[in-house]
This record gives sequence, structure tokens and C-alpha cells, in this order.
Amino acid sequence: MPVVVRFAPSPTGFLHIGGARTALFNWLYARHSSGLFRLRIEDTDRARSTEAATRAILEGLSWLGLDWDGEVVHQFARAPRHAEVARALLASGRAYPCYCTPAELAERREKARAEGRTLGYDRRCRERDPRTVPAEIPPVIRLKAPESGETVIEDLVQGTVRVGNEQLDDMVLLRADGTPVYMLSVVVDDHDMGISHIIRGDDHLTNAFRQTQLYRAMDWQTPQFAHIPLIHGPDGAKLSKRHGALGVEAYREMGYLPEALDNYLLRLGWAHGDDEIISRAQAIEWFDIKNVGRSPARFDFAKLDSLNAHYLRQCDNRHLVELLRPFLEKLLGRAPDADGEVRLARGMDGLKQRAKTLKELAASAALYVRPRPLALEAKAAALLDRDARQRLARLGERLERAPAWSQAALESEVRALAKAEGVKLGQLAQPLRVALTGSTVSPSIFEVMEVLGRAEVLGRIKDIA
RNA sequence: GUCCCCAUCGUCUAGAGGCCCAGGACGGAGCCCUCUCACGGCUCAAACCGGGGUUCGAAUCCCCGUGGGGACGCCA
Repeated sequence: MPVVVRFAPSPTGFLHIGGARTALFNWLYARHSSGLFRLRIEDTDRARSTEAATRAILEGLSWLGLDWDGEVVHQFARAPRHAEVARALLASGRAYPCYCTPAELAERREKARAEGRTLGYDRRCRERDPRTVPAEIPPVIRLKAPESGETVIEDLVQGTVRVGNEQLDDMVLLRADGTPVYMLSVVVDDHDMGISHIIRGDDHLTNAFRQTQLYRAMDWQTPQFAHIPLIHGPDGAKLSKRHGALGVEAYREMGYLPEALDNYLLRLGWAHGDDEIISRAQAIEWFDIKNVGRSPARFDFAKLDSLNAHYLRQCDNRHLVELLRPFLEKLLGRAPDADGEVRLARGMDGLKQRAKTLKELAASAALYVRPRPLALEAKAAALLDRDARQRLARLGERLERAPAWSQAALESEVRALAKAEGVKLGQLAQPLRVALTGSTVSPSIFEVMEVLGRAEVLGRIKDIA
């Protein structure tokens, strides 16, 4: 049987981190099995669905490198088909009209809760005499679910999960206004799209029971289920906004690389031995549902950071300069000019091993594109006492005459002066760093000098002397 | 309340009865390298939720408890 999976978000918000992982697992499984990864937008909730959210989800998936096969299916457009299935069930006697009003149901539910009974619908319309039907109430259509026995699902992650049918009530298929409910739409769409494996969040596990009953009622083959554990916040509770339940675009803005986020998400609930850094190609080769863990994982920014730092170091310098552009623009108020970008590219080796995110990288890279005179950090300025300034002035004179402007040659020059003045290298290098970068922290000061060039270095030294 | 699921270092996890007085990674502590900060290298601290079984032998299997999570809509 060919593998066809789907990612089916509802467009009521951005693509959040949990959804991103579900999409990733589906995508990986499809690519691993040479199957299809379909995308379905579940927009049947007209009040909450927005075009902007759909766009954000598509963009998020693209940014993560998760491409989908075929056309995007919009669920709402298929409502007539869903209703048709419900009517077929009604015609074959496997569904029935129910005239209980929402108010009545809520009241009974409240009563049941107070008495500690099961909350489900009591099936009172199931065997109703047609002559007692209230003409003024438009009915909903409910499924005639089995009243005894049990419904069992063989879940690829959770194993065999069973529930007594007395726990499940007769779910609504069609609302009073004739529109289908989610549970029906999902089953019909998954069937019509030929979905072979449903990989989705654990929160849908109990839905799977009802959906299985629907498949049975239609005499359709049920797909394989794989309910993956949810991602929790650092406190173990549901992932909240402040704990990382953000849209993927928020991660982009924080300066994370998509490959880092993918790698991180992949390792949340899935492992391949001791491997931590896993390339896209390896992930496709190795990914299998049976390696997915059963317990929920907590979201941890520190680990994401370290992965991001790794991929940052791995990244091509020219590419990094491009990725950095929007961050620098935001930081400096304008994009770096052509000369600036050349310096950035040349200084990138030293910069990128010191940053965890593009945002941090931009902050440290700014030293190469900021115009003179540099603003000095308070802690840095404190290092520039009278002695230091005078020494720097002498260094300036020396550098003016320096025959070569390479990192190695510059190091010799600086070391020679330190020796001549009888001070340690650090006593000269740190003030120099302050003069050239405005900070006490930077890449190798000799690398900075080489990248900045003679004129700029001399200028920056003069600025503080 | 009812039903379902889960349970190894702080976190992510390896572990599919003996290879485990439990391994890796992140984070933490320390040392080395060193012009600062990083990177890198080395070292250390740190876990099988509790109790019963099964077995010659259990982190691994079963039961109970406890803790956490999820689901119970004419939302998706």
C-alpha cells in the first residue's frame, strides 16, 4: 500500500511549534517511504479561519523546508461531499435525526457532571417515534454508534488502545444547519485523499475511537494511526506562549535557522541511538514511526540554542551575510553597504563561532559596519586610561609604517610594541579592542584589524586617543 | 467526575531480561588552550517515581499506588 500522509492544520493562527513538529514527522515519513505528503487546510470553522493564517502556515512550512505534494485541499470547499456521506448514513439507517436542542444538551451535561456520570449524549432520539417529531426544530444527524463491546485501535506509537463503547456516545455528524462537523469532515477527507497513515498529536487519540466507528459505519478501511506525544512547556504543563508556543516565524525573527529548528524538533520524541546532529538526508533515511517515543517532551531553548550555534558555524559565510541583512537593518537602521558586506564576509569566520542566533551574530557583526566614531560601552571605556591611550597612540604610529597588513604580521607588530613597552600583550590588546570595537569582547583582535583595514584601524585609534 | 495515555540525570534521550554499580547530548562545575569572549580538548557532579510480583536474573515483563498529561461541544 502506498504511503500517503497529510498535515491538516486549521487556519486559526500561525504555524506553532507543535504543529511544525507534526508536519515534520509526516513529511519525513512520506519522504522515507517514497510516499506523498499532502496538505489540507481545515477551514470549516468559518468564524475563526483566516486567509492570513493560511498564508502564515504555508510560509512556515516552506521556511522549514517541508514541501507538500499536489494541491492544497481546503476542507470547507468539500462540505457538500461531507454532507452527502452523512445523508447516506441516514438512508442506510446507521445515523438518525436528533431534535435535542443545544440548551437541553448543555443542561443534561451539567446535571451528569454534578452527579458524576458520563457526560455523553443519552441517545434519547435514537429510537424516537417519527410521529412525535417536533416540526419546528431542525434536527442534527447523529451516528448510531455501537452501544456495547469495545472499539480498538492499533496505534503505531501508543500500541493497542481500547475503550468500552459505553464510553462513546452518538456523535453529531451534521449540524442543524446542515453543515458537517469536524469529525465527519476529517474521516471523509482522509478516505477520499487515500490517506494511509494519520500521524498527529496525542490530543487526537480519543477522536480516533469515534473516527474508527465512522469508518466502520461507512465500510471504509481505517488508516494506520500514529499519535505522537505533545510538546510541553519547561514546567511540564501545556506549552504556553511565553514558553515557546510561538509561530515558526517568531523563531525566524529570534534568529534561529530552519535546519536547527528541524533538527531540534526531530529529536523531541524521536531518537536514532546517540546521534544528535542529524542532516536532512540522514533524517529521511533513518526516520521511522516505530522509533517515536511515547512520553511527552518539554521544550528547551538552551538545547535549541546549542543546535543553532552548530548550524550557524556550519553555514556558508556569504549566505550568512545575506541572512544577517534584515537583522543588521533592524539594529542599525539601515542595511550595510557593499564595502560593509565584504568586511562582514571576511570577518564571518571569527564572528560565527561566537553566536548562538542570527540576532546575536548581528550584534557582534555590527562592529564591521558601524560608522566612526564608535560609541564605547561603559565597561570598555573604563579600560582607556591615560597610559592606555598613549600606548595606543604609539601603536598607531607604528601601524602606519607596518609593511604588511595580515593577521600574522599585525600580531607581530602588536607583540613587539608590548615587549618594547614592558607590558603584557593583554594590556595592549584589550585597550586596542576597545578602540576598534567599542567593546571588551570581540573576535581575535588581529583578525578584526585585518578585516577593518589600515585606514579604518588608524582612524578608530585616533578617535579615542 | 468518567475514559485514555505517559513515567531513565535539571532537560532531550539510548536502553526492546543478563552487554548497565545505566551510555550520549544540552545545561552546570572545574581544568587546559588563550589578546577578550567564544570555539575546541579533558575531567567531575547528576537519573532507572514507590511498592508488590514473574524470573536463576528486571531500567526493561505484569499488578497496584503516586505523579504528570490528554479527551469528554451542533470547536477544530
